[in-house]
Amino acid sequence: MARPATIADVAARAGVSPATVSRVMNGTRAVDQEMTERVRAAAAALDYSPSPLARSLVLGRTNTVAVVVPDLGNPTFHGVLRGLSHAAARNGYHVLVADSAESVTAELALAQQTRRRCDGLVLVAPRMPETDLAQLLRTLQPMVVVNREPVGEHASPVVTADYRLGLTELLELLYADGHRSLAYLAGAPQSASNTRRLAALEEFGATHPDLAVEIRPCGVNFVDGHDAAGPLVRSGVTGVLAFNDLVAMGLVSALGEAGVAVPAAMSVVGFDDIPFARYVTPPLTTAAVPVTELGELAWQGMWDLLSGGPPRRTVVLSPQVVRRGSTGPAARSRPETADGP
Amino acid sequence: MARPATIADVAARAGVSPATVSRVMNGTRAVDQEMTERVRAAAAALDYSPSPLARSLVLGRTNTVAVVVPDLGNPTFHGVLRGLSHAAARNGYHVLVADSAESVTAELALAQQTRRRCDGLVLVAPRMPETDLAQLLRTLQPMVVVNREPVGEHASPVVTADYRLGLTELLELLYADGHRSLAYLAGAPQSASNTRRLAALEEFGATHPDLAVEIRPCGVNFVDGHDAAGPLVRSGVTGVLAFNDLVAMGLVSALGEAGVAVPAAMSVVGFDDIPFARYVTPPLTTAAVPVTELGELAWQGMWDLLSGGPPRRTVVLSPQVVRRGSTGPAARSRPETADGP
DNA sequence: TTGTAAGCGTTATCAG
DNA sequence: CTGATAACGCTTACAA
Repeated sequence: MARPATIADVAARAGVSPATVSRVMNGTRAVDQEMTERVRAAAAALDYSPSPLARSLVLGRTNTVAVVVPDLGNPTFHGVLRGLSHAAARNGYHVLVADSAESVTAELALAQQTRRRCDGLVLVAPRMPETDLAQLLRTLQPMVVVNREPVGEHASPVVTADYRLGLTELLELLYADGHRSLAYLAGAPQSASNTRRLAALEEFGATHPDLAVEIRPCGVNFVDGHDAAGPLVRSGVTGVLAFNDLVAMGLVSALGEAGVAVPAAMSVVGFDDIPFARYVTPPLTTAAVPVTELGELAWQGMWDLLSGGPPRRTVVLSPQVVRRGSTGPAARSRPETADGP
Repeated sequence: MARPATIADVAARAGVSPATVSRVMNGTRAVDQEMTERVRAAAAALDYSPSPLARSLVLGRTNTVAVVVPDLGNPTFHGVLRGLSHAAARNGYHVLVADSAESVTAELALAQQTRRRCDGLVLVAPRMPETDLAQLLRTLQPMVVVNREPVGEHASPVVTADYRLGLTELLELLYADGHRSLAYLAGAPQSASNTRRLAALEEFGATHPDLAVEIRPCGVNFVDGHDAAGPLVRSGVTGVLAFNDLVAMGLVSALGEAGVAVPAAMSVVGFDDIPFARYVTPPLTTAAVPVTELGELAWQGMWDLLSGGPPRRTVVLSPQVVRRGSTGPAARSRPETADGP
């Protein structure tokens, strides 16, 4: 309630100059033993601690980084935030978090605003237009980009998972199980990771002419997957690659309601390996994205920058395919014949 | 990269005093039309925006609140953070998030540190010792406490869910289904919400002499629930109240592996209604804690305080019992006889 | 070793 | 309506 003690208060009580107090608090320079103790005592008595604000202003350093994510509700960003927050704390840094609430238009301004209160910015913005991103990259350094690779030259470390590789390995898994007719449930078209997945699809298709993969616009949430079930069953595919685990779980759930057995009649794979993927029924086959590690590496990149460290580098983490119960050998007959004679 | 423009730069370019620039930027006072435009032009040309740091120092206000949570990985705190972050943003406030990584010892220092960079503190610390909490309440105002009710006098709004009521209603649900022999899987003994649940147990037991509830130390995670299955089956109870959904899901999973049918042989209820509770098999009967709303209300309380507003108040949200597939009528025979003749 | 004073970038007071 | 000037609380030359 009472106004916090200032350096002047401590100085007065200890009978020394503010400069001396500062030197004692920071161990900047040697200070006479007896004076040091007087200052310590005074500081303790007044419950003094230096104002981070004032320090930041004069030092030009806040010991805080901004993290901008599209949606705090998404387990992926959530994991990144956690990894980052822990790693930053280990270096004495604080985290200012901003949630753009999926609003692509507000994201630019939000990033700029947030950045000004901090020493750096970690940006997770899978759907931000490339030109906006380029602008931020030019003006908001030091900056680290997570989960997308900006085009063109820039000075920022990039930390991302290899979505293309992940999807390729899922395709291989399904292909090896005999699936030759698949569907891909696409996420947001502009999203970076969706683009990478599509690239994987194209490449894999080119080298496997006997495989048919139809691409269906879908979404990123449970309900999107749920709603996709009907058309999918009618389409006669034997396996589905969902954009992410949420979509996959929605789909599996809807298939269950429709009496389509997973994986007997239809195989389903997700992406991300969110914490609950292993607990649904059947447990989800998916490509695990190491989100916590992503966050830790993002901090690592930021820390390098802040310490005026080594040249930028790009870190690409490989998703780990984990085979669980939602996939199996391709069904002999088409799913819609399940209720046939 | 270049040093950001300062108010002095803008003033020089526009041929006015810094004070005038400040007035234009803040609309604090009427400024001559022509001057205003000159300032605007200069500011735009130099890409100037006022330093939040300097403003904070002179205004004594950072437009930032600190949120301390025990674990960003927990869906509950996660939801609170999301609700809070959105609500704060609507009032132009930023959120500094600190994760104490479950370390009860570090929590006190963390809260103090974090608080100093902000205008207020939202504390989610279910296991912090009461004396520490009291100290923070005394020294770190304005402050809002989430999900526990501090003892004694204090000036802080409290926002919490009624864990006692929630568990009582779950008990009623099971009792109405004929269960007379139950087990409660306890969470962290020191935790505030665990204490409230125990109170519910005691009260309900007093008014229902024909009901037996055994209390078993357990934990708060999936594995804890999983590990609890064995002893539980042998104990012969017909229903289990898990500390939370995670524990319940672990238990259900282990019961499935052990061939104990849920809910036919054993009913299980969770607590919280985390996003995936409805998607597991069988879907979990649980008491839904409105976490997002908790976060929003926490901000509301903080905002009141920051605006020098009305007297403190305590908000208690009622969990909503949602009946799903993991509960049913009490089994006639004891579970361990499931494999009997 | 210690103190004095300037300055970090802004806003608010107070004359003009 | 505008411009000096003094804070805000701290660190850091520079001087003693």
